[in-house]
Amino acid sequence: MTSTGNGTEPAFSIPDIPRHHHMTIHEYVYFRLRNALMLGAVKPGTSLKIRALAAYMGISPTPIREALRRLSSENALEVLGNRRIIVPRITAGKFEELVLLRICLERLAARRALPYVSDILIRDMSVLDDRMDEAVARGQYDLLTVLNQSFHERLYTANHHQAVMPQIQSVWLQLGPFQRQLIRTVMDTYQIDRHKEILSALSARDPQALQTAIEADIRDGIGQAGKKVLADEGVVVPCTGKIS
Amino acid sequence: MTSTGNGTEPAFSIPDIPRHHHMTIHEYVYFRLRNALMLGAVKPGTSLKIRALAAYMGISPTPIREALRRLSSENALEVLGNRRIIVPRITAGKFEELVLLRICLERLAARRALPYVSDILIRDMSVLDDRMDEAVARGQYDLLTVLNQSFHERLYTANHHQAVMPQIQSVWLQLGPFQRQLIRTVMDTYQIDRHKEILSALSARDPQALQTAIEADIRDGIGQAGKKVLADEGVVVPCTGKIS
DNA sequence: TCGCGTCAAAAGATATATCATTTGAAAAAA
DNA sequence: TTTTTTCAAATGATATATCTTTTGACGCGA
Repeated sequence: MTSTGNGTEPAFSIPDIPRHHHMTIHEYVYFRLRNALMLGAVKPGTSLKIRALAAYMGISPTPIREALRRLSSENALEVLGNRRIIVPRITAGKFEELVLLRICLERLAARRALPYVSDILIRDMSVLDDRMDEAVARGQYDLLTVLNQSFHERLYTANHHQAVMPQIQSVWLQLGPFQRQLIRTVMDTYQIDRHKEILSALSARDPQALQTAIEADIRDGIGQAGKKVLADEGVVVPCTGKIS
Repeated sequence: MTSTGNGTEPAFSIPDIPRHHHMTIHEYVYFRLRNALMLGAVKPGTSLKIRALAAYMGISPTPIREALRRLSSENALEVLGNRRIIVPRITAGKFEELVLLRICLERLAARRALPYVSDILIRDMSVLDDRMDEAVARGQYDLLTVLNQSFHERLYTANHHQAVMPQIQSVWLQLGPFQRQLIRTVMDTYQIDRHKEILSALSARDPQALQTAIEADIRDGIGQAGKKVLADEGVVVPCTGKIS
C-alpha cells in the first residue's frame, strides 16, 4: 500500500519525467512540475499542497518546497496571501501583456542571435520543423509544444552571451497553462508556415524579416487563438479580485 | 558571544533591513539578500554558504536555502556545477545583453503604462525625482539607487495588467553587483536630466518621446558607465570559463 | 436565521538530525 | 620531487520533528 493513511489523494496527476542520475530530488521535482505547467497539464486554480505532493511523489516535503519556491519566483506559480500556492488563473489583460512580452523578448533574442547563426544551425532548426510536421500528423500535441520551444530556443541560444532566454522561458511558463487548449486551435493553421518564414529570413540573414516572422509566429500562434479561448471560457476575472 | 565556535565568520557583511512582522523568516532573508545584491554590497564571485549565512543571521539553514534558491531562479545568483552558490561574475558581452534587455523591457513597460498615467502619478514621480536630487547632494548613493528604481517602477506599475515588472526587477538584480561602482560615475552627469525628459514626455502623453527618454536614461546611466567600469576592471572573462 | 467566538485539524514555516557529495590536505607511491 | 591515494572535515541535500498560522466546522447567543 502506498497510502499514507490520511486519504488525501491529490486531485491532479503530474506526468512523470525521466530522472537523470546526477539530478537532485529538488531538481527532479522542479523539472517535473515545470514540465506539467508548460504543457498545461495542471488546471489553473489548482492548489498545490506541499505534504500532498510529497506523499504523491514519495519523498519528503523539503525538496517539494524548494521546487515550489523556485517556480513561484519565476511567476509560474502564485503565492496567495494566506501562503497557499496555486496554479495562476489569468486575466485577458494579463494574457495580452504576456503575448506582447513574448514578442518584445523574442524579437530581441532573434535579432541578437542572427550574427551567430550558422548553416548548421539552420539545418538543425529545419529538422526540428520537420519533426513538428510529424507530430502534427500523429496528433502528438505535447511533443509539438516541446519541439516548438526547442525550435525557438535553438535560435536564441546561438548567441552565447544572451541573457534573455531565462526570461523567455519564464513567459512561456506563464502561458503554459493555456498551451493545451490553444495548441488544438492552432495546430493545422498557421504555426508551420511561419516557421518556414523564419527559416527563410535566417538563410537570407535578414534581421528585419526575421523579427517580423518571429512576431507573426507568436501573434498567429498563441496570440490569436488565445483571445478566442479566453473569450470562450469567459476568463475575464478582475485583476484585483481575491482568488479563492 | 555570538560565535558558534566554528570560527568561520563570513567574509562579507550584508546590510540589515527592517523586518515587518508579517514577514516569514525566509522572506526576510530573501529581501535582505536581494537588497544587498541590488545595491552591489556583495562582491561578484563571493561564495554564499548556507550554514555560514544561517549562523551569521542567527537562524536555521532552511529559510536560507529557500532564499538562495529563489534568487538563483531569478538569475541573481549562480549555481555552480559543484552545487556551490556564488554572486555571479559578469562578462562584458553579458553586460551589454542585459542593458539591451533593460531597454527592450522598459520601453515596453513605459509604452503600455502610458494610457494609465494620471497627473497624480506624474506628481509622485516628480517628488521621487526631487528626493533623488537631495540624495545626490548628500552623497547617499544607496538611497539614490533605491529612489531611481522607485521612480521607474512607479511608472511601469501604473498598468495593473502588466507582467513585465518582475522581469525588469530580475534584470536590475543581475546588474546590481555593478550598481555601487557605476553610481559614482553617473551621479552628477546625466541621470537627473533624463528624468526630466521622462516627466515631460509623460505630461505630453507622448509615447514616442517617452520611449526615447527611457532608452536614453538607461543608455546614459548604466550603459555608458558600465562599459567604462568593465573595461577598467578588465572584466573580459570568457563566458564558458570555469568560475573560481 | 445570522453572525460570532472556540477549537481542533490541516497546512505552511522553521529547526534539527542525518545522509551524500565535495574538497583539500596529508600520506603513500612513483 | 611529483603524482596518486586516502580520508576526514566542510558543505550541500534530504528527512524528520516541532512550531505557527490558517481553515472550517461546531456551538452559542443575538
